[in-house]
Amino acid sequence: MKNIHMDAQTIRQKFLDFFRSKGHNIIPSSPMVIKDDPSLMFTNAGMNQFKDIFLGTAPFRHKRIANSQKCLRVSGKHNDLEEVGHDCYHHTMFEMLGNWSFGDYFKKEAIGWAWELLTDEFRIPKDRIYTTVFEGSSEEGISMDGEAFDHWKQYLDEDRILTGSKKDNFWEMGDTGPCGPCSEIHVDLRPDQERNKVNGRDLVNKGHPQVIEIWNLVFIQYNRRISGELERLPKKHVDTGMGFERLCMVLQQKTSSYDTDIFQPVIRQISIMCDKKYGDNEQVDVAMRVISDHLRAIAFAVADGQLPSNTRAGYVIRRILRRAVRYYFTYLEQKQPLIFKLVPSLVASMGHAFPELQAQQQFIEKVIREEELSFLRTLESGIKRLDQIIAEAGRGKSAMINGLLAFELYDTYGFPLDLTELILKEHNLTVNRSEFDEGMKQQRQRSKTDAAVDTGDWIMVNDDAEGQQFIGYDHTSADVLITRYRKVKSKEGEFFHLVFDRTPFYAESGGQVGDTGYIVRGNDRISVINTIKEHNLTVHLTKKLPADIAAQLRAQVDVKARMDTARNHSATHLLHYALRKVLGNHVEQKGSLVHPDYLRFDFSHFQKLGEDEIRKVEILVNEMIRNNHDVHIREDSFENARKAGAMALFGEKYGDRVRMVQFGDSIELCGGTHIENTCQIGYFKIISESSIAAGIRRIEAITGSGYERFVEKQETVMKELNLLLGNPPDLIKAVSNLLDEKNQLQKKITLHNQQQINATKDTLLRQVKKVGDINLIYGETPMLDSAEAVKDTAYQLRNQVENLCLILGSLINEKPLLTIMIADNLVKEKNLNASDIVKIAAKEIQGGGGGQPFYATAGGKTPGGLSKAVEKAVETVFGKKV
RNA sequence: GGGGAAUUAGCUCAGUUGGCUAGAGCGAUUGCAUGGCAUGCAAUAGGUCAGGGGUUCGACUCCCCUAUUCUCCA
Repeated sequence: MKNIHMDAQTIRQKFLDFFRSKGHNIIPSSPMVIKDDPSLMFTNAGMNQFKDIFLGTAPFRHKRIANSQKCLRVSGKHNDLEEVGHDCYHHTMFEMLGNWSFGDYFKKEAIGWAWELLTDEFRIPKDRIYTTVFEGSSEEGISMDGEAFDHWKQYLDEDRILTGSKKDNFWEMGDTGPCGPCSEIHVDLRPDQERNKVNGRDLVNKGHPQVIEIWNLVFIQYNRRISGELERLPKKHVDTGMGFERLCMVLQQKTSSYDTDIFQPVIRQISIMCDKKYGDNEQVDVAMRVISDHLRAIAFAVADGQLPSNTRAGYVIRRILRRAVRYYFTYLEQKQPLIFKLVPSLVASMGHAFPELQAQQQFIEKVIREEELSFLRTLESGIKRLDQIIAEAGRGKSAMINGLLAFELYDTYGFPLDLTELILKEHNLTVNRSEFDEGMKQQRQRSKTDAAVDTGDWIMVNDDAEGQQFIGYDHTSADVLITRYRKVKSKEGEFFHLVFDRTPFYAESGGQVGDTGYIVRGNDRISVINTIKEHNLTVHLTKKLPADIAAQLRAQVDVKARMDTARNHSATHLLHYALRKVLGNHVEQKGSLVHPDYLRFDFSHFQKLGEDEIRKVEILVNEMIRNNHDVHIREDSFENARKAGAMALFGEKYGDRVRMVQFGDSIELCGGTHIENTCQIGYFKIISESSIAAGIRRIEAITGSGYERFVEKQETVMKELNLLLGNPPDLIKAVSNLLDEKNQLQKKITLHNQQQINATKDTLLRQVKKVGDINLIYGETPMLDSAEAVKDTAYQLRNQVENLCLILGSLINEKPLLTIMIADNLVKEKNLNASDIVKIAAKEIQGGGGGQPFYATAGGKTPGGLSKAVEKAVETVFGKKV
């Protein structure tokens, strides 16, 4: 097939230009990491950022939109992770080109434009294109999508239009939500010779690597309810997605997306670094593909603010990186961090389309390098543990290792199973897979049952035709109507989610915690425990429902908490500004928590802040507070806000209209609630500075009444200390004197104890009784007051007296203690056992004990029996009274 | 959110069913050997066994709580 060669950059641009010419608005990709949707961690399809529009919980500003969206498919319904690298077209991170219609054009235009773009603009030969339409489903009560079929018929022969089942041609977002039939476009890339042998029609959707789907046109016309039934949507939408990497592969006439100019520069660099050629050895090729793919996923995730961690989204990123490390570790024989060195190459090829990569290049490299190092360490300790297991197996002469051991290695030490198997193979060993799987199954079961959340259907109450309105910037209480509610059961208990027609409650977002407060009608008062945002809806959490669900209620925000939160939020802006002033403009916000009691701010910076830097930041912030800056809040276009110098955050989703919050020179885009003038913050104090990951520092600080409580606490400590020490003129000196004194006394006690021991030893040495060749010492130790001292005495005598048999009765804290020490040679020659003897003698003090053959102790309850116990021990040793 | 593990000398780690009053290697200090160095030999210092409770005659070891870190599942 012949067409003009285009590089990736041009292809992307042509797509966008084409749809712009068809009246579409071109918008930027939304972040890959998702923040306000509990059912999804990453953007896994182009339509994610429009989900709220499809669900009807957000308004739309444009009827036609097109963009290139960065996506990640690594978990949940779409999980391609394990495929990546082994074939030539699966990817974790990929770009999805898409055009959308919101209640505007439908099947006719969507199909017509797709055909025009592919055949006119991109010059894909028409005889290589096949399309599919939904065949219908009796189970759902839907007939075949004849509409789509008829439109296609205008462009291709009927035998090139196939019908497909629910699996391939009915698209659903999740278990519930908007859905509808879809129509796929497939391209046959095989050489003519093969095309003549087998009809391409028979290979569509059959997993053939060169007959591939490149574009899916989804016609959203239904909503799936929890009950499973479909309801027709009042407004129909178009949602299309074309895999950018696959499109490039087609247009550049490659048989693998890894051969396109998207991946080749990186693969060439890996090849140079490892001194191995791409294309010579399948395992090496797989490894290089894995690394070049995963590099993109990780770099983009980090650029969007998602750091590798051990929970949720961060954990997924960590696992992707580890998979890459694991491949170069084994197949490219590299034992040093490598992926971070590829970042410049990635930035060179994608930085212009995604400026967030370029701006944070150094930071991304640092984070990746640290992660690589940490996993290489994990591998090292895992190999150590595995060596032990191999050694034990060698003794057992079994060729199969217990699967639970391999599971332990995986579960506890993070050591991958395939690597375990590979290393074992070198020792002619295998793993019992079914045992391993069993361990895995149990682990899954445990997690699932504990994390189960049961979310009910929304129940609509009052008609919310007006949509929901947030009035919390200006009001802290309002009369509201409940528009919908549902019940949610989880391990923590049963909650209700309430949505109002308008609300003064601020939902958790942008790091600021949700408002608390109550709703009330007459005597019916219900606490609002928290407020969260879900699909653009403000959801109020309560423990019960109002008696009259449809009636008007008074909603009241906890004003004290709201004001304290506002103080901390405004202070966060000042802190951000001050950090950039003091440390430099490389400081980027990486996370933030604004709580009524304190604030937490994470930011990129490569070293610990010095005492002087912290002071400088505090001084700067407090100066701004005292300068009485009024807050200026206004809405403007994103474009204008940037021009005005507002700081926007990477990984944050901004609409066309943004809210600018300004205090003096600090301007940020922010939807949070703020105080009116900086002086309301009162005072700002940093209470801790720490590191949370490579290249990221965390500052915790307090303001206003939080600072009052802090000072109060410090004062109380000082007062009480002074009181305890009798108001000394110099508190520090007083404490240090006290410590010195304590040390001296400690030394004196040690010395005194040693003297007591020596004195005891002297007394006992005078009482040595020769019984045969045994030097018997027995008696009591009135001078010793600790078990430790008795032990010392016994051990010292052991070194001084040969053929020793020592039997001591002591009174420690009014409790009797019996000690027996027997010389090593006597233990052997005379078959004496201190442990046995002490057990017999301890009966006299109603106690028990034991120890080793040469040394044993016993404690008891009756001090009166001590002397009898000593005698009993002597009798036991010699079989008679001595 | 749930499970598993780790925390012992400056560093890397041993430490047996609870008991030989806590060990090794590297590093540090000192001395010796050598013309000097690489180095070798010897000695010494260095420990709240993460912190707090409990069980026991006796806890680095067993149990509970807390902190930090690692790891797996969701």
